[in-house]
Amino acid sequence: MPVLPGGMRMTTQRREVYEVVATSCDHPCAGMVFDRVKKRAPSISLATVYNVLETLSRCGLIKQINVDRDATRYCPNLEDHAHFYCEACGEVTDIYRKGQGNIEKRWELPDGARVTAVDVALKGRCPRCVEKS
Amino acid sequence: MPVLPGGMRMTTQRREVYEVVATSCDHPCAGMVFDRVKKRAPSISLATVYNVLETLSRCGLIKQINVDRDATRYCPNLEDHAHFYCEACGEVTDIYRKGQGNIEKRWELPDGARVTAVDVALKGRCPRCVEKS
DNA sequence: CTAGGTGCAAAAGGTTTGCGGTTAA
DNA sequence: TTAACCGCAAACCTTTTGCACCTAG
Repeated sequence: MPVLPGGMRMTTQRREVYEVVATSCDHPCAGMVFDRVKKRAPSISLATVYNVLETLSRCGLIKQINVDRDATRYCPNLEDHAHFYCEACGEVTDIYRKGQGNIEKRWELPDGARVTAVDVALKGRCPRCVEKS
Repeated sequence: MPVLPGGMRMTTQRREVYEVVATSCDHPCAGMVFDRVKKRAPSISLATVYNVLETLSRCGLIKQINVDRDATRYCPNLEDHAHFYCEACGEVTDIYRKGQGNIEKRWELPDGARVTAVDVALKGRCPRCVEKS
């Protein structure tokens, strides 16, 4: 696990939560992380999982993904990317940009605005769900 | 107010809620819509406001805006656009793309995926809040 | 007349918080 | 040693739902 900013303690709970998110390829939500961590650290509480996920996000070790009103999901991929969300099965896939250039340069922003983050989510049906229908 | 799909009734509540969203330039959330509608139709309930906002969204008369976990906000602008969200004051501004072309064509999608919607949100500080700091 | 809509209150679902006890450094 | 952290339960906030009453068409 990467290092935490100075002053912040490394704890079993933080290590285990990070480990679960880092090794999950399905962008789990807090409840799913809780279920998985419990197998290795049965005494952990859901509140702690929420707190740790928030902490890890603020430290930049993981990212939060919000799609509509669904439960927040967590992503260990720190590269610049976006997400494709299947509205049929709920699967979230990391997607990358073709070509280069700042996304925010392609939008007419209010004069003087400062951009600090860009959230892009494409929604639709994943190949499996397209197949089924 | 535009027409509702066949079979759907026009009611005072639906008309008033639509009117409020259509004439609001600040992308109000359900609670704000409720407060504003109450001035003209004091007996309306918050649950009805939620139900009507959902109905109008499903009919394509308004759009829902979700930024992180904040309360859903509503937008009467049906043109193809995105939103700029000021993390300091919470203001949401409609923004438009420079140039043309499908956004989804610029991403490496899973093979066979079908895209039905694209959500883009830029976050940062609006000109007023940049000025202050 | 009657299917669909509304108002109310209660519940759901996700997330945060207060507090007393625990632990990493 | 002690400030930071954890577990628990309770609170919070937004949104949804069940049900009796109402009303547009």
